[in-house]
Order: sequence, then structure tokens, then C-alpha cells
Amino acid sequence: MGTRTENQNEAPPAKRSFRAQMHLAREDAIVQVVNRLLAERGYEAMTVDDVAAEVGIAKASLYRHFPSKEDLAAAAMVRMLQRALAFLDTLDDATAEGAPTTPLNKLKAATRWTLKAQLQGELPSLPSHNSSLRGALMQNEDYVNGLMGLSERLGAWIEAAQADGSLDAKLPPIAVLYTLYARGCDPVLGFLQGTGEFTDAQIVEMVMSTCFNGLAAR
Amino acid sequence: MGTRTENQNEAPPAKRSFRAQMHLAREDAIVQVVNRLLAERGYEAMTVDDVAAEVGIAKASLYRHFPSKEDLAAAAMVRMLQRALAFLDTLDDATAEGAPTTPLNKLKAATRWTLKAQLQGELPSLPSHNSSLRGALMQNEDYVNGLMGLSERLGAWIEAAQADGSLDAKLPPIAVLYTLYARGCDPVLGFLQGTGEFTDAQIVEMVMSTCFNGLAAR
DNA sequence: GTCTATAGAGAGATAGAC
DNA sequence: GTCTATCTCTCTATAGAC
Repeated sequence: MGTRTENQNEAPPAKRSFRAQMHLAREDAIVQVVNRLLAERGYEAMTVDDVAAEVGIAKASLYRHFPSKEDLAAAAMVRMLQRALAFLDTLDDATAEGAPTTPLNKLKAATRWTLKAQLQGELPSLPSHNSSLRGALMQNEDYVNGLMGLSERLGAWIEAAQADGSLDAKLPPIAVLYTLYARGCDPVLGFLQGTGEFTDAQIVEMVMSTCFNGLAAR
Repeated sequence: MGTRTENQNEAPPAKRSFRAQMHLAREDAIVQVVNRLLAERGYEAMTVDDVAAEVGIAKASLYRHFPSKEDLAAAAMVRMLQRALAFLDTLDDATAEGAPTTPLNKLKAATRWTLKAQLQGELPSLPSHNSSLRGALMQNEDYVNGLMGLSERLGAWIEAAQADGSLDAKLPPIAVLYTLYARGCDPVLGFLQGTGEFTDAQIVEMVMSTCFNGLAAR
């Protein structure tokens, strides 16, 4: 292990790496399909046959990659959590232009990102009621780690925003966190989209306003 | 068959009325069970076998009363809409003590009622994604009428509250209406309940605050 | 109108050849 | 690792006796 003498110009490792990359690429294609179907139809209405058909492989091949439907859903959720964390990284990059400076603005930017993703059908949605699925998710280490990482980073911003007086300090931080998470499955977005009277950008701003400013006049 | 000479002083009409009442009573018992199961598990996870078992009758008997599972769900939704409309009536009863006087306070009272009902497991929840179910609901006259009645009455309060300056006038009334409807399936309630750190009353007030006052400090 | 028994369809998961 | 074919189970809905 210590002896990495690095004249490894030839094939052997490269070949295995190539295969592994193919494997990962296929799995990523699968997860992308799952992600979209979860966003479009939800977990229960998504069938494994659908996934296999859209990926273009046989169902049995799918089960070589993922041992169950629940694992498919978990993989999609993990991928989305990673994307969310990556986006939070960009918010902390102070060198980027237009980067939000205050904790409240970071929270707003994160919420906007979530709303846009949902409107564009990129955000997988799981049912609130489904104990077996929730159990499977909670046993998935990547999922739990991703969710905890997200919660910790948002939680830090929440507490900072409450400390600087920009966020309502009377609310427990956990209530704020859950309220923000709930924007990821807010049915209001779909309802407003269904009216056909608003652009996606307008819908985002309306929901942002109700979320941070409330319904009552200020 | 034609010869109904009948000295009908006795039972016949009374008997039929009694039978009809029994029929309705049983159907109401069924709908109550459906209502609770929908609130606990959601539509997909509720099976017709469960309903029959909890009511204490055979599944085939259930299908004598309601022609399909979708009709069961629709009946529960209609019942809940009627209860909601009845509650709005009490809000308009100016003679009642403690009755809200302003449109905004009426909207708040209606929202509180919804949140409490959900916390107590009385509010049936349907999946956002389920086109066949939504189609069945939209063909149910009672459901559509109830929903329209509710929307009109809430809509009137919304416009009045915007006119008197207590509700944010920049939001389209339809957006406000949907935002209030969405409180009926807000996952934040269940999440906060799951922490075990708050009473139901505290949860209601937190969600009321985020809904009407927003997350940002005022 | 209530029951038992069963039809019929759909979906998750697997067997076994290649 | 991919395929076809099949298993197994669950669930909605119905048939038919009483």
C-alpha cells in the first residue's frame, strides 16, 4: 500500500477503472431516471418496471445494481442531498459574485434553489406516510449523513440569523428547519402551476414571500 | 304488487325510515373509519380489507355501500368538507362569544381549526400525485360543490382582508387560498410532533406564526 | 344485505440460461 | 451482467349461496 511507485502507465488498473466507471455511469443513469419518476409520480406510483423500461434494461438487471425498490429511492435521495450540499458550498464561497452575505440571505438562496428544483421536476418526493421506506432510508448511511450534514449547515445559518435579528427568534430553530425542508414538497407550487396564470419565477417569488414574510401585511 | 290496499296505520313508513336510518348510520360508521385510516396512513396504504375489518363487516358488504375504494375516499373528503363549512358558519355567527370580528381573524380561526384537526388525526389526507383519484373526486358532485363553497367563502374573507390592509395585498388571492389549503397536509406538524418536545397547542401556534407572520423577524 | 370464496390484475423480486 | 420467463404476494373487485 505504501509502495505506489507510479509507473502505472499501462492497462490493468485502467481497465478495471474503466469498467468501474461504466458501472458507475450506468448506475447514475438509473438514479437519474428514478429521480425524475419520483418527482413526477411519487414513490408508490413509480414501478420498477417503469424504471427499467426508461433506462432501457431488463428489470432483473436493475436488481443487480440495487437490491430493492427502496434502495432505488434511497439512492435518488442521496444524490439529491449531495447536490444540495454542493449548492450550499457555493453559497459559502465568498469570492463568487452575487454571493449572499447574511445568514438570512443564504437561507433564502437555499430555499429558492429548492423551489426551482421542485418546479422543474428535479426534486424526488417521498410520501410522509410510509414507515417501511423511512426505515430503509434511516438505515442508509449516506442518506443519514447527508441529511445530518444539511441540517447542521442550515441550522448554523438559522441560529446566526436569529442572533443578528433578521430571523424570528421566537421560533425554535428546529421549527424553522422543518419549515424550510417542507418547501421541498410544498403542494402550493404544483397548484399554482396548474392554474397556468403564473410563470415559474413568479411562483417562486410568491412562495418565498409567504414563507419568509408571511401572509399578513407588514 | 299493485294491490297496496294496506291498512298502513302501522309500521311501513316508519319501518322504511328506520331501515334508512340504519343504512345511513352504518354508512356513517364506515366513513368515520375511512376518515381515520386516511388520516393515519394515507390513501395508498389504506386497504379495503382494513376498512371492512375495522367496521366489522365483510368486504363484499362494504362494496354494497360504496362501489369502489375511490368512492370511499371521496365520501370521507365530502364529510370533512361539510364539517369545515359548518365550522365556517360558526365563525360568521356574530352572536357567539369570542367570535372573530375581522376577516383576517376569521381566516386565522379557520386555519387553527385545520391544524388542530390534523394533529388529532381527524383530517384525511390524499396524495398530491394520483390522477385517477383526483379524477374520481372531480366527478363527485358533492365534493366539487363542497370545495367550491369552501373556496368562495375563504376567498371572500381573503379579499376583504386584503382590502382592509391586514393581509398582504401583493399576493394573488388564489395563492393565499392554496397556501391555507396546504396547511391541511403540512408535514411540519407531524415532524414537530415526532420530536416529542412540544405540545399540540405549541405546534399549532408555531405553524400559525410561520404561516401568517413568516420566518423573518418583524 | 351479509357472508365465504375466488377471480383478475399488478407489482416486487427471483431463477436460470447465455 | 444481461436477458426472458416466472414466482409470489397483495389488493381491488365480484360471484353466488343464504
